[in-house]
Amino acid sequence: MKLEDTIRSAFEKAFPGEDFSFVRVVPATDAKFGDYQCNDALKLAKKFGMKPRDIASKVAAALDNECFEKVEIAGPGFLNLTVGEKWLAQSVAALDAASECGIPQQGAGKTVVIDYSSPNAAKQMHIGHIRSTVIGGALDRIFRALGYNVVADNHLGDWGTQFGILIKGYRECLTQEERDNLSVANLEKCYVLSAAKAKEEDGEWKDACKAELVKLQQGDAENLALWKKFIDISICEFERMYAKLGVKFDTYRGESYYNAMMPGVVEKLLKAGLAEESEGALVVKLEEENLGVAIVRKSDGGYNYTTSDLACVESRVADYNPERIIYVTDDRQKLHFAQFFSIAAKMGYTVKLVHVPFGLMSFKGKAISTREGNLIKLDDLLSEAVRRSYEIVKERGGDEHLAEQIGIGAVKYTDLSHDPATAIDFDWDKALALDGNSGPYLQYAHARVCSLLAKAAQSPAGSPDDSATEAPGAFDKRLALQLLEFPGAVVRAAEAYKPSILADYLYQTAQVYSSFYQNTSVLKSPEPVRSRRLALCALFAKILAKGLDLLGIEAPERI
RNA sequence: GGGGUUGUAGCUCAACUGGACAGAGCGACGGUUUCCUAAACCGUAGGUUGCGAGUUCGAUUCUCGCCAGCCCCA
Repeated sequence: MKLEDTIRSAFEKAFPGEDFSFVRVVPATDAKFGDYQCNDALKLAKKFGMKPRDIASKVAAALDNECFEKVEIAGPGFLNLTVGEKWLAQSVAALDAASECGIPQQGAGKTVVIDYSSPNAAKQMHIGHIRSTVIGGALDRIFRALGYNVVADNHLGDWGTQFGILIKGYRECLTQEERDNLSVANLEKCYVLSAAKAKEEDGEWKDACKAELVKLQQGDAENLALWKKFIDISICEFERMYAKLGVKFDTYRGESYYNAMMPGVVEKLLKAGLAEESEGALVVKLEEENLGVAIVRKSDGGYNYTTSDLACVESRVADYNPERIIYVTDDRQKLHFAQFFSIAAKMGYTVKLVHVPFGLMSFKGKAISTREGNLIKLDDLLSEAVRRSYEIVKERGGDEHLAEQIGIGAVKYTDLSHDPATAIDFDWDKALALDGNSGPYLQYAHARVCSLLAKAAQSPAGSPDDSATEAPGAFDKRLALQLLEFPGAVVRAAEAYKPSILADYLYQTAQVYSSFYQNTSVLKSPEPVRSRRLALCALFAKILAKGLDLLGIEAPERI
């Protein structure tokens, strides 16, 4: 029986007829208090008109003591719980036997669309794209592990004025050879050249770009083919990055995918009486909710993000009927999402819409932009990460592949270990840290336990020793308790949309294991201690590998 | 001007959503390899949680007011 259920039923027995679903059992804040604690007797004092300590003792008296070795009431009314050896052994065995490392399949039968990464086509990805890609990728894996049917959708920036500039630039600023071997780098180059010319005084170039754009929008076959070519090349290049980062999308539905739906959306808004005319534009007023005014059609007839995002919801609901849609974007777009979520709700969409905003990445305190000249390409970052880790790996006889696993794991972990809301100022040394709270620390712990398990398989156990049947030591118990928290950490990470919660759990767990490893001997212990410890080690290895997998970080068996 | 967000050790961040003495990493200082991988482990130092009120048994967390930074909107 789960600990929380045990406590809840004790509450129910002590105070029949009340709802105790809010009651929580959490790990003790300090080992000296026991293993777990429940603080909820304190919350009931006012409601029941009783002293919190009296409530706690009533609950303690009603407690089915099978799980516990000790139950104490401390301080103002904390219920301190120390679990028994038998309960712990059974719980560890149950976790070991559970599928998916005990992660509850609470998403079974539900679909969730996760919209992440979403770079602009015809531009190279840079370090600013890491966050959405890596955080979104981790949420993707976490929700899948919880049993959800996940649709990972890459909402590419694949439409807009830049394509007029690009088409003109492609025709006039590139050599034939560059056109034949078109790459995103070439596209970027011709965009820069063309955009610069568009700023010239006479405006001739600018007009030409605009003409190309209009032709594209009207479906001109030649321009459409070029546009398609640009998109294909971009996706191909992005996928090269995604492969390195261990991210995979189910669909690439960019902005262009929703073009045809826009007039229909506006019509719906008008019909529903949500939109109104204002200075030639069509707007939805949300001032009552303190969300200002959202423009759904500009005075020149063009649409903007609010409209295309509404079209996107319509499309996703029709195609997938998702329980929720999660958007992973930077936090500058908070107002936009609040506006469009509000409008969607008013239009009658019941799908849960969630914005997961993350802090923008800066470099030396400045926003990342071409203008600042601090734009570090994602490809370069990853190469540098691999290069740096190879320097260290090769001394231990590791190869290029291992260097890749470690270097890229380090970059991803640095990002994932921070709360998404935190703005990160990019720093080479921090992003590529290989010690302390880092990806390699976790990988190292994993490699060590794997090596230990491999050795255990080769070396037979020693003879049983009667003197070794004493209770597990403090390190064993600490590790066991820590491992039991894994499913809960995954659930919490999903509920808060913060992979950092899982990252933090894994780091703590690796710390507990490292301490255990250092302070106890496993292989040389007499039976049955040896077997018991090996089982703990095996479970640790399994959980750490699973947890790293959910973060999209590889767990090599040797380092 | 309006709104949002952040402020925690020298630095970078946690703190399971209101719980016990605010914890880690880096950096500093000191210790541990005839022993399962030292990318590790153990210890010491380091704090008025931006400031000031309030709510209550209890506040880093909730409310209000200032201060500072960043972002968004007209």
